[in-house]
Amino acid sequence: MLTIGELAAFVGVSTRTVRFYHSLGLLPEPSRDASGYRRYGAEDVVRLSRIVALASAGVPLVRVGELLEAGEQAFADGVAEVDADIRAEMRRLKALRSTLADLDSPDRLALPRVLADAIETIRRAGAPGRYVDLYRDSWILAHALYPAEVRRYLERQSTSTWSDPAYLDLQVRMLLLAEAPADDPRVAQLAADTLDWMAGQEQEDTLEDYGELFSDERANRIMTAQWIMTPAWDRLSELVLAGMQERGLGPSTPEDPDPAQR
Amino acid sequence: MLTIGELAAFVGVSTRTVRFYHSLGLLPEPSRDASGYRRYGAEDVVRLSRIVALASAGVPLVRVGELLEAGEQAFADGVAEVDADIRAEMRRLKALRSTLADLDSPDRLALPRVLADAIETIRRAGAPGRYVDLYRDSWILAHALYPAEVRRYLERQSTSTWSDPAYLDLQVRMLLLAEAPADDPRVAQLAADTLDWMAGQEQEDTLEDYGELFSDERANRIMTAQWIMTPAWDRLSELVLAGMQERGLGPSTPEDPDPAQR
DNA sequence: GCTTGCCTTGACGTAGCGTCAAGGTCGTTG
DNA sequence: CAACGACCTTGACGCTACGTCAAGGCAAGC
Repeated sequence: MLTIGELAAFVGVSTRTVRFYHSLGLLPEPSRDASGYRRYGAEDVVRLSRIVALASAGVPLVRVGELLEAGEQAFADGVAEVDADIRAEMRRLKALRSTLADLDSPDRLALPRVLADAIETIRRAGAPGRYVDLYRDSWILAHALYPAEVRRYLERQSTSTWSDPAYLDLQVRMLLLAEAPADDPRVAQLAADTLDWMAGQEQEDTLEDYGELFSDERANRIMTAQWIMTPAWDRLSELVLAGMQERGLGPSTPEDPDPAQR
Repeated sequence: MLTIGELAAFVGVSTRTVRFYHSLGLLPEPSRDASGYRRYGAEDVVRLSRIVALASAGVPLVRVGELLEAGEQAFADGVAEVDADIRAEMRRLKALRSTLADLDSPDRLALPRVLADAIETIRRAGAPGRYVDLYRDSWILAHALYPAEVRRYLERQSTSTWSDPAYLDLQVRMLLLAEAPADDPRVAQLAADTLDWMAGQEQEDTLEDYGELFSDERANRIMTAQWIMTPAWDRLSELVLAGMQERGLGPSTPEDPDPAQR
């Protein structure tokens, strides 16, 4: 017969744990020897092994008790359920590992992949870091508030826009003009190129989607609270808006049409 | 800017959790709006996402705080460590699944596979269940007390003995004689066959190993406390012992030589 | 005989939140 | 404009599954 320490060591738990299971009624109190020590038999080894296996699978102890008292069929069903939970947990851990791999990158951590990739490209193309950060932050807030909408928006145009080098180049040039004066000749040039790019786009609902997404009053406050307007961008915005109306492009709403300029 | 509920929903935790992280200093208290509500920015989204990822990987929150305050290199090292822990956890879960599969079988749960298989064979061959159970229980106790020794003993002779159909057949016949009278002719026959089988064995250290394993005083008390001697087995034991000395077989110690007869 | 280690019961401590309680506020709806 | 439900605030207590002393008795080896 085994002492509590020998039993505990064999199944890989502490003596405190065994006594705790006694107090819960999970494991019956065994008989005592002359000096009052608990003495365990093979049956206890088996029962404790079962408890420990289930507990280490994360099954709440109350549930473990239920399972051990249940009939053969109910027990088997319960164990099958536990097994399914473990498989789910393994999938969760697998997904978690890929999240951990992105833990040092704020973009990948809080944004859909398409956007994170686009922002990284923009950053690497030489756009000023401080403004790229602000740009990213506004997207993070938008995504946090309207995950479904942002995702839907991105899905519809991921290939046409956010991975289009031409579009990303326009963004970079815009960000580079952050601290330029409003009458910098590059502003006018960028406005013209932006309009050209828009004209080349097949689907004009791109802009409408954007308008729909940010027609919300609160969303606008969020974006503008993060985003800073500079003289050059104000001018750029004016020029693009004017050009669009001239060419009959863009949304019918009076919303600011160019994502690049929020 | 986000309210606490919006923030919590986005990263997939409760508002209570966010406030708890504030109280631990993991996430800085953000500024409040006019009515005293907390308002969160993109930075908070990123930081909370990091905390939640690490916490859901099982990292203690104190350690999470250390990691977030640490330098880039220390952070990367810490995350790598966490990743290794996750891989270890996945291996643990995989092993646990196979344990769960054996949860309904006391033998496989508490005994090395070789023994469990042998006992199952013996049981299926028609040995009386009650005595097979006692037989198994004594092995479980022995294994619980001396896991390393039992394992070593089994490794040395697993192929030669415990998977030898002839040996297992002797065990079955022995168990079938549990309630037979001492002068049952099958007892003498079994003794003779047992001696023949022993003579056919190449390595006689099989028996010596067994003697070594159970030369311990306490071990003997354990085995005999579980195991019940019947008239037929007493007689069988006598016959085999006498035969062995006659043929000069077995261990030199005065130990009971046949595992089947404990 | 003395030390070292295991056993006994009992009580308090811990992590990571969940869950009221008792209010104030926001946004929509009648 | 009043009311309603859904949010926000702080505070405090509860929960699970044990860990960790505390204070003492017993066992086994030198």
